Amino acid sequence: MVAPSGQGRRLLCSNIYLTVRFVSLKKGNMKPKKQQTRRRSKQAHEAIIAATLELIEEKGYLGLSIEGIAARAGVGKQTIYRWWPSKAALTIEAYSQKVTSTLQSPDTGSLQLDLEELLGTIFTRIRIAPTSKVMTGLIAEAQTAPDVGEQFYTGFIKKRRELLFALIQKGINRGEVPPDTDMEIAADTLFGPMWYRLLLGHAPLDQKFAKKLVEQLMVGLATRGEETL
Amino acid sequence: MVAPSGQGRRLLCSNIYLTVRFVSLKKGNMKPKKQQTRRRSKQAHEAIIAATLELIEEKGYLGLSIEGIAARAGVGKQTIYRWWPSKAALTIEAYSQKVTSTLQSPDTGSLQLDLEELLGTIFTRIRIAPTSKVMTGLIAEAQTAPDVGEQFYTGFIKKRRELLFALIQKGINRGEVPPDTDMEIAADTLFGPMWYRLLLGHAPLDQKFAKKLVEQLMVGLATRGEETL
Amino acid sequence: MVAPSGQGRRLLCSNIYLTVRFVSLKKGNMKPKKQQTRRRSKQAHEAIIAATLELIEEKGYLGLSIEGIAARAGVGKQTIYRWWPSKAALTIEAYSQKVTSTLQSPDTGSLQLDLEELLGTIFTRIRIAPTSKVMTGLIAEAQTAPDVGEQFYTGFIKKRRELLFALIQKGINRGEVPPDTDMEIAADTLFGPMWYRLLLGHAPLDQKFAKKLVEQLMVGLATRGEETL
Amino acid sequence: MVAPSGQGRRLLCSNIYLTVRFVSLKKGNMKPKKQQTRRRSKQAHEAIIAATLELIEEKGYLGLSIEGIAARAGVGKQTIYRWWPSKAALTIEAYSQKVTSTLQSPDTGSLQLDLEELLGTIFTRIRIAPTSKVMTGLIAEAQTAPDVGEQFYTGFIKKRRELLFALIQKGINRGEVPPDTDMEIAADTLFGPMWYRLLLGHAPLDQKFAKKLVEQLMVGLATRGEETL
DNA sequence: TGATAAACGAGACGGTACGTCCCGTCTTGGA
DNA sequence: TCCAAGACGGGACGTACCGTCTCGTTTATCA
Repeated sequence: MVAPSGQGRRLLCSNIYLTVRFVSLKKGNMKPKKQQTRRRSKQAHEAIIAATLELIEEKGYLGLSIEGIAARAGVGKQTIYRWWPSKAALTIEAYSQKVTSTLQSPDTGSLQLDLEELLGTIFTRIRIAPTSKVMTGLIAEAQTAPDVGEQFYTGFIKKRRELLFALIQKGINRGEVPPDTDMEIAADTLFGPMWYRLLLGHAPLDQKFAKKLVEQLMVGLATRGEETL
Repeated sequence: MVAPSGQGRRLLCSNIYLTVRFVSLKKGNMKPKKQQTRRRSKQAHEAIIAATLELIEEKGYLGLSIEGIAARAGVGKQTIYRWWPSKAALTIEAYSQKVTSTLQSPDTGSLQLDLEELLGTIFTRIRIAPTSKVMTGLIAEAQTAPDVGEQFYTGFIKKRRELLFALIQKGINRGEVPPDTDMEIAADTLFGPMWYRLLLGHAPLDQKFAKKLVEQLMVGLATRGEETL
Repeated sequence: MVAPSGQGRRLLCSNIYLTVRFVSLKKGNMKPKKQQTRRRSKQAHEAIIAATLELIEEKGYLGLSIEGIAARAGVGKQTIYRWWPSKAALTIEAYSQKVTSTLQSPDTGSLQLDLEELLGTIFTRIRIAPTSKVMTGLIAEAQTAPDVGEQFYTGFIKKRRELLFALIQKGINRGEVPPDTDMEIAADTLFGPMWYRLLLGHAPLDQKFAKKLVEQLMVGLATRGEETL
Repeated sequence: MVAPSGQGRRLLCSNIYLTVRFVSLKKGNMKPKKQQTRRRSKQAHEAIIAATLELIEEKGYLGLSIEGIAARAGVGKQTIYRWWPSKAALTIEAYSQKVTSTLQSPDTGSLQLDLEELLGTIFTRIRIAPTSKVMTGLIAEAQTAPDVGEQFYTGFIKKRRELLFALIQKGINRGEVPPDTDMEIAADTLFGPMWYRLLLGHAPLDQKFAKKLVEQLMVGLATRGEETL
């Protein structure tokens, strides 16, 4: 019978509790070992994330303020500043939790269909009301604060690109596209127009557009091999 | 002894200043005649535009403030608010004057080469230091203020797209691409990846990239015609 | 014939307007003359002073905060910071308006009685609830901020001392005390014990104490003359 | 069956800690019987007092903060709050240790000379840089927190007054002043002006001033007796 | 002499207020 | 009528401390 968690093992012997803690015996044991102190409060953390999402929904990313989040979460401002350097970083965490996690890799057996499905899903998700504004707000801030850019890239962009790379790799394995396909450019070709339309709003992010982009890419990739001859 | 400044003549007569203003004597003189009043000051206008450009250069678009512009230009804040609805509008005017005006249409005789030259030139210009940040700042604000979006589109985006359309049209006329080519999608395919790289900075906006994009587009367009058969 | 200020006189002489402005001729006349701009708002000023007095009454000097005053007065914080460097300065203005203005010089014909009356009145006023705490609060801040000290001295202390000096001078004129009386020390001898009791609260500020202090001072002054012999 | 947290026995078995906790079985089992445990740390106490004195020297009483003291002393904030109710109490302890202890009673054989020496010594000590500010800071806080007032009075004021009383008593015994001399008022007359000048800084706390005050007091006391006749 | 509970260092927490920066509007007097 | 100057009510910034509250880790009694 083993008790879980933190403190060691707890064994119930009739009416006596034994808390057994194994102390490591290694030589390097005696090092100064920075003292353990009070840990980050999970409650506060969650309340802050929740308040952030709520307020973005209500007022948009631009209307977001640390002060407002603190008030809504019932938290001191310092508690926010302690853990996040900026409202951008906070937003990224709040959103990456919410948005990207559930994105799945399609598997139709055909690269073209896979790509269409992936792009279609992403289009559908990203054009939902507050999301698009959050994205553009973050992008704008990323221009000024380089760390925001990095976090945004790793939090949102990278995952999508890697999903894409995996699909293309499968296509290469199946012989649908040449093995020396430049995946980076492929990604830019598919996602670039998406952001472009999202940001400028001059044309819709619909399934038709997704299909067109994929089609054009596929032709480009296929032909590229021949041209090299 | 003549007092300097302003309008009319100032004469010092012992201890009395007389400001004498000669009123034009022409025929229509005395009638009610809606009074002509002071017009927009060209000086102020120019000082404001200049200060805006300077401050963007110094502090970036995000660090820009109406208050700062007014102070730098030696102008009252009201004078700015009188003529521009927002710092975005002001920035757009300041930049469109500076950036787009000089963009020229290439004419090599070949659509592919034309496109490569056009895209290359645009890449070169847009990646210069403050410009890219201005663009992304404006894009971000455009998400919140719809009028900014419109002005940005007509001020910066539209011209480039129209230049592109003209080139493609020439290509169609020459028979290089099918006559039913979807130019909108072509534009999104070329400019989208540019903005994408510009905003995220994950890869450079170089000539090689321009060439690749054009190549892919050309293949796509060419093949599309065949497919329809 | 005096012209009303501002615009000067305008005379229509057939078709010529003459704007005649009378200018004073004193030597320093030609200086650049800083442009007139929007003046301090009397309303805001008064609201701030009133709010300060209210809040001191409610929460004491220590409980006073710029933020609170601004909120109560319905005024931006900046408006306060624009005109007063600290809550001490603000308090001094608010109180000096309220407290010192009405203090009158007694005139009984006898220095001893005059002094008793003056000191008695001051005692009565200063021991009223919030006043004493305001005074001590200001004194404490004066130790850190030298300008507060100066303002406090000129706003509160000086006037009382000067009243005292005037009374003593009349006593000298009447021959009640020697003409070379050291008034500074006399003032310290009367007011010092007052502040001491006020601040420490170990004994009351009553009429009996006032009488004692005056009595002792009078004897000291009288005898001093003789001793010198 | 849940074990109550917190108590139990800890046994070190080679490299294993066993915390064995007996769960009470009988009703009136382990009577309350407060166990003696770890006492106040002398080290921490001293470090805190030292840090307090240092920081007062550096930043003045107003610039003092519990947080700062804790950091400087290398001590947790709680350790300070455990032993002192406020920074005032802490300061009083720190200073009373440093200041008052060494004050000695003069004994010249003459009351007047004794008083001059006592007052002169006190003047010299109290006008040293941070001390005066500490005193006024404490006085100010005393107005708000009554316990601070008491502590301040017993810690600083009382001792000096008692020294004075003892000297006067000796003077009475020697017949230098009448036996019904009001010592309280005498103390207020000597120390009041001192605090007054200290707090307002309008005149120096020098030996001349001490001499004057004593002189005046002596005359006042002497004459008072006669007047009563 | 060994366990144990209070004291300890560290510092996170919900708060209050600070003094600053700008916002967009309003007011003044000069041109 | 426009302009510069800048005061105004307001909102948010990021910082400094407040006094309370966990965390494990000592360490001084007393069983």
